[in-house]
Amino acid sequence: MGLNIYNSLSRQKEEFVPIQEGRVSMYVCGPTVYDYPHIGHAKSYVSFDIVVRYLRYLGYNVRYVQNITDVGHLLDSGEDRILKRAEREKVEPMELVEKYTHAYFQAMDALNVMRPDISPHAAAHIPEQIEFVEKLLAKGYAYESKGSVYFDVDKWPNYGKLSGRKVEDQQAGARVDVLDEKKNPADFAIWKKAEPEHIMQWNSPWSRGYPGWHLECSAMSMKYLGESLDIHGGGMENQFPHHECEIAQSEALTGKSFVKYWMHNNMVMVDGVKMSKSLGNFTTVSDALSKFSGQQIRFFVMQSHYRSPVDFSDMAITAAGQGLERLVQTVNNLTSMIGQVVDGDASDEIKEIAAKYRKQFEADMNDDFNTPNAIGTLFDFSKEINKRVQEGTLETKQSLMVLNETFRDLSENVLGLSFEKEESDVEAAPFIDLLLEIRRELREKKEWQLSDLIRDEMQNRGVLIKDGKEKTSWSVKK
RNA sequence: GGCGGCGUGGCCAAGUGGCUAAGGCGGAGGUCUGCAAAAUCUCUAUUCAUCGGUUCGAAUCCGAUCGCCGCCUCCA
Repeated sequence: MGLNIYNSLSRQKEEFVPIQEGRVSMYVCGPTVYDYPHIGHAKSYVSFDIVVRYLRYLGYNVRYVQNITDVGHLLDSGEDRILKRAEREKVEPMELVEKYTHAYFQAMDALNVMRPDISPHAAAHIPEQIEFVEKLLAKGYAYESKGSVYFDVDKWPNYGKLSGRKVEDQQAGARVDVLDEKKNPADFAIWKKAEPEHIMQWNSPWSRGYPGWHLECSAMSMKYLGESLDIHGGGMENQFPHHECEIAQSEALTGKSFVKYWMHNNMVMVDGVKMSKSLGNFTTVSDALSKFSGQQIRFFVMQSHYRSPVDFSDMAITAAGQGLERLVQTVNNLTSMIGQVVDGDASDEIKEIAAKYRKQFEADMNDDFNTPNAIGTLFDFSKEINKRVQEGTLETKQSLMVLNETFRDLSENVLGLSFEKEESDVEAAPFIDLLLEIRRELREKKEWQLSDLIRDEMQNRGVLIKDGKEKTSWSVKK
């Protein structure tokens, strides 16, 4: 069975067949960089990171584009998010953008999220967006009104196909005041005339102004990925209106299908309600990183499915971290044994075991990136390995290496976990070995008090001591 | 008002018609150990919000009820 992806457009799982064989074009809505990223962003971008990693694991040549929104994203009040925040922090808008773009990438790096191949900024693509508006006007799908340009929803009968909504069912002005310059309240801005106090503005044929928020994703995805893309991802809350508007303006422009597979990830909840900037109930990634490792947060996110909401709490992350430790231990167990066994071919039985778990893992992932199941498979695999390590039935170096490579390929390359030791740990290794040698002599003399003191103090410093039958080994606890 | 989703053990979480309802955390006990830790083994849901229905067979499909959540032009 090949890869199946749940397509929001058809509301069912579909077999994944890229437009062009062997290649995948993928676009994910990136953050509006006006504040620090929070755990909600972590879930979203970790989820899509896994999509990219798995597609690459399957051998696809993936081009992954994720935008940085630095203009045009308005608040209910009509103010630009970036401008408002810049005013508050008393910095230039672009200074603010720079600061939070850095913070975003820093957080994503800590979570081991791969950088997109292209991270285009909306403000750096104003000419492309103006051209987009011009073409829509020429085709009659948009109209100018008082210096702004709106997409004419009435001209586009498919409007609502993604979100399953009908324009007439919506409560106009439910949240935002209706502008009388629009023909239909559902029409959305693709170019906005700037108020004088709005600093971020550009010349256009209609007014000095700025592009509508929905436009950037269409313009930039087309520029870098072509008129039709394989996968477009984003948060569920963006399905309507953002993605609906993207489809409308893009397909109106090209007359072609814009996106083959729409993927939407669910929200992070706190005590049953959505974690969001506006509710103020968010934990930033850097706050979380002061208590937990990036890997632990990542593991927590992957333990639920990307289309399910997940409730965030310290307890839940701690529990996830405990589970993760078992996988880390498994790799430690394997690597510490490699030096102790003889050279020789891997047994067929071991090769079969490795192949069996790899196959199961792939089956899990093929089912719409079911990471909770894939992790379950890793735990089963881990148990099987630990059992054999303990029984001492892994007799050759190559047997160990087959298991080690398979286990690490799946957990590191696909799930993005990392079992590499920190550089500082490697530097400390000779000293740790020295301490253990001293402790060994103390234990031989049965000086338990002193040997236990060494063990406890090392543990307090994050080094875990394990006394085996033959020898003592250690690992770093994160 | 419209559209969509969810409710599975003490906690988290897979499973969407058919072997004994994955897995993790937590808990109990055993093995190993000088004692620990780690690992490992065993146990920890006759039952899937409730009530009906369809079916040889339902956590899974249908209907109703209760509870919760998201979106309806701000948010990943």
